[in-house]
Amino acid sequence: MYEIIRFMQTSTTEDYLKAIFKLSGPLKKGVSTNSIAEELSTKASSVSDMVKKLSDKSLVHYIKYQGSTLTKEGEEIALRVIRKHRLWEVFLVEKLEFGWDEIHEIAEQLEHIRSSKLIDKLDAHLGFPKSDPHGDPIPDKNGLFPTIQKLKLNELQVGEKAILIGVSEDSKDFLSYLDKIEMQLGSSIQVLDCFKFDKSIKVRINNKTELTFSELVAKNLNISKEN
Amino acid sequence: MYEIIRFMQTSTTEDYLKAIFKLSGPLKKGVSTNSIAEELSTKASSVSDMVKKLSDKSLVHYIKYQGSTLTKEGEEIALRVIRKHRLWEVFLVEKLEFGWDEIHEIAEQLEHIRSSKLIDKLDAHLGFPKSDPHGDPIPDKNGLFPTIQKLKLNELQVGEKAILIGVSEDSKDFLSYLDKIEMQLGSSIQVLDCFKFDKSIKVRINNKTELTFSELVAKNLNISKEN
DNA sequence: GATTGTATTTAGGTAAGCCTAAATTTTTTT
DNA sequence: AAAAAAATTTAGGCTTACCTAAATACAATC
Repeated sequence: MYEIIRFMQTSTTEDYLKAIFKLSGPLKKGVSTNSIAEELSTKASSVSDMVKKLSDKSLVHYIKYQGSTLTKEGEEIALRVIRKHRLWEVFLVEKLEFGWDEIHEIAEQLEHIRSSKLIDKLDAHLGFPKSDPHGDPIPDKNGLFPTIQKLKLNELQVGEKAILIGVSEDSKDFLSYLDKIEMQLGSSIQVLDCFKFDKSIKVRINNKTELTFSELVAKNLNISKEN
Repeated sequence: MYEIIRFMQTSTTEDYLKAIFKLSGPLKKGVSTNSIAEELSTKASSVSDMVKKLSDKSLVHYIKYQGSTLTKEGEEIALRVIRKHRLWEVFLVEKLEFGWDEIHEIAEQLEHIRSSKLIDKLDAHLGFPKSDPHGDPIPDKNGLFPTIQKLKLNELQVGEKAILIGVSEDSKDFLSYLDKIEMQLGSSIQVLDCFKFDKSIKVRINNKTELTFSELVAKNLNISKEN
């Protein structure tokens, strides 16, 4: 019982840890108080308060005027929240047929549901997906990211083949365009040609349709190389 | 925007309204401060505080020393929460294969997720169930309870499906028999066949086990038709 | 009708997280 | 290196929802 209480976090705490994880980036740089405030739509003074408390709980390493980083324990919690968020996003799109643009806000709530059994069962129910509808990788039970290299379509060479795993831009217009050309998550894309003058690329989709993407479109398509 | 904020409730508020709804019973009797405190595992003084605030928000009708009842608006919110709770319970059992005894605590959290679109899509995904795994009816979008007709198992036709909502006989022997065959309140029962010579019936339980009930057993099982 | 016991409310306090305004530290500019 | 600007922290308050202890109202008994 003592253990359970010790590890139980408020959803605000989880939001802070997630924000710091996100802002630290892959190099785990110290995160400024202001940037956390902006990320969470709150004030710097509130963040100052809070990181001090998180520091007392050994979730954040914080030195006055020098920013914050996560401790090992803080990072573990952040990764669990991210895992939950992304699995729920998969659920919302795959099972409840939500659009990619509608899921974030709901997943922000669902990510705080506390039950490791629930999340493992959800994972199984979804077939242990490796990435969410935006193409972002889903950490496993132990907080390890699957080694999916997330690429943009414009980073592929002519001749290479890949699978659509997400989009960076999710405006209505863009999504309905994808819908029209019958591109879904999992669609295969082969690069047939690349036009240097405007960096547009010619592709074949699902081994059927051939068409041309502008650089802007290509940049918004997250793909994973087929192998 | 003003409207949205006006109708948004904290999860504590929702817990109080749900508790008062439950304790009022079908006759909508006034609910004592002490009983609310017990239901919510809190202290009477906290409840006094809170019902006063809920009264200010026109969610509860409260007169000092005379208990609390829900206003129309309060009841609407309570019914929405109950709807969400019960739909999530169905989800947990039907889709994630939780046992009926594990779901309450998780549903207590899920019931506070705010998104009417989510709950309607969940409802559709589950096939618009009329009752939860405990046999309790699920209010529809407008807060109306479906009129579930209570039947005995021996009144079903071959092919029909139902949910166990109670027993007529509750001897130790009978209950431990039910336990042994893994029948609980909320278990689903499908009638596969009926043998005229002794009126025994062959059934499938929880979409898994097949077995045969004598007429005596069937008569003691109260069920509600699934539709 | 006075007394006792129970239910309920009030009074005063706490913790979490937020806020504004003022003070302080760091960084940038001159 | 000093002054100005920006970032950060501190101080003092607010709200929600909880608590304990004390006061009050209601109900039951004699």
